[in-house]
Amino acid sequence: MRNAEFNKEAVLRAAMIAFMDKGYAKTSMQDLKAATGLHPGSIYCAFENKRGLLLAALGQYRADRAEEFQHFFSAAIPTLVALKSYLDHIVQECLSCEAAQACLLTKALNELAEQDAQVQTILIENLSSWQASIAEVFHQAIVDNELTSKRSAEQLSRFFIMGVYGLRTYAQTHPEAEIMHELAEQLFADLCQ
Amino acid sequence: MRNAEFNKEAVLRAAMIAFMDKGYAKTSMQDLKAATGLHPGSIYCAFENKRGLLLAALGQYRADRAEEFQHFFSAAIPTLVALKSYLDHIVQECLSCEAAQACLLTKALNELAEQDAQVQTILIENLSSWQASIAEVFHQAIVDNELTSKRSAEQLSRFFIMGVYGLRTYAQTHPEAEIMHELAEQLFADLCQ
DNA sequence: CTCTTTCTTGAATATGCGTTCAAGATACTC
DNA sequence: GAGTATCTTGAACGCATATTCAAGAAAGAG
Repeated sequence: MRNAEFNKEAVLRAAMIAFMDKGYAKTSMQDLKAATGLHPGSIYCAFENKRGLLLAALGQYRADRAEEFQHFFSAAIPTLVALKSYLDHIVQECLSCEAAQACLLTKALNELAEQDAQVQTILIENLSSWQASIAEVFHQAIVDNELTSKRSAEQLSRFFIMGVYGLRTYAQTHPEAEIMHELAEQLFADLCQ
Repeated sequence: MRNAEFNKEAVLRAAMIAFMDKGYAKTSMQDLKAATGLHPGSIYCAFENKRGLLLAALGQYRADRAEEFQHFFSAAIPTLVALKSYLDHIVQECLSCEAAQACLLTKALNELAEQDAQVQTILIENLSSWQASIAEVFHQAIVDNELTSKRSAEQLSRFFIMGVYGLRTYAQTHPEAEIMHELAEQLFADLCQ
């Protein structure tokens, strides 16, 4: 017997960053070897192939994002305050210069969804579960009388997510802190009526 | 002497669609040959290489989009009415099943901007000029007293464009007419106060 | 009609890619 | 400590790709 030497989570996070940096197609096995420290053979043994590594990385990404979400909404603070700091956090992420500035889900959605039905299914499932979590947040805000809107929690969650998608793309053309924060504040204001 | 046989505009539009369909990296020269009807040699003679064809296609895309824009805003109708029908047109485009449902600019932005500085510059220039056109529209609406907002025309134009980016991405996960139209109407309502 | 210039063709080239596999290394079991 | 099962290694393979180029085709000039 012999156990695997590498740390699976660390490898998947490194792969995530590599895929976000160059996109799936342009990330070669050499890039992945350099990023993860794993030789091609090990990658094929552990994940079957390059696409398998992407799928595993998507799973890790989902888990990491879910944990991040919990961190913002588990504290005992007003729901809308938590939502605003969550949005600000996303803006900060867009403005950072790291490769992780992108969202792996939307990046993969743009590059692969139309060509790979399984990837598309996974991405839609992930993004839908994110939307459901955001809808719960709005529902809580309504129940707590923090928010009185003509729009339902579901409508608000859709608009919020559309806004975040828009912010992410906008940051790629004008990554200026002032403009990005202004957009985020307009979005938040419109959501809170 | 001998003139070229192919129609340059038609070739560039075919290339545009091919690139939108599969993305830049996954579109092979064989795909481009099939799409444009031009043999590899001709493509290299006319556009230098695959990247040159993309750059030329981006130029054609810009021209086509500018013409489309003129079509919506040159008629003698209230500015906000024109803007709403322009937005509805974009939603329709997102919902269509054709390969042209995507926006070549945002698709290239996602795939190439981080890796190719020249492409990035061209894309930012194109998208900025689009934003400037939208800002003019809002300025006109304000001047004509169609719209009274605390926000400037520039702020409104940025929010509008962020919204369109968001709609485009959202359509890739939930391409349902009802939801898309609802989002567009929420966006438009928020812009008009 | 003929010559010349230019465009078109598609097979050939070289490169880089994802993938495989057999040899070597390592850690656990008894 | 020997044996064994599993993991790791990296060179080798076949394939697909972007690009080139020399031969052939076509259109205009005189």
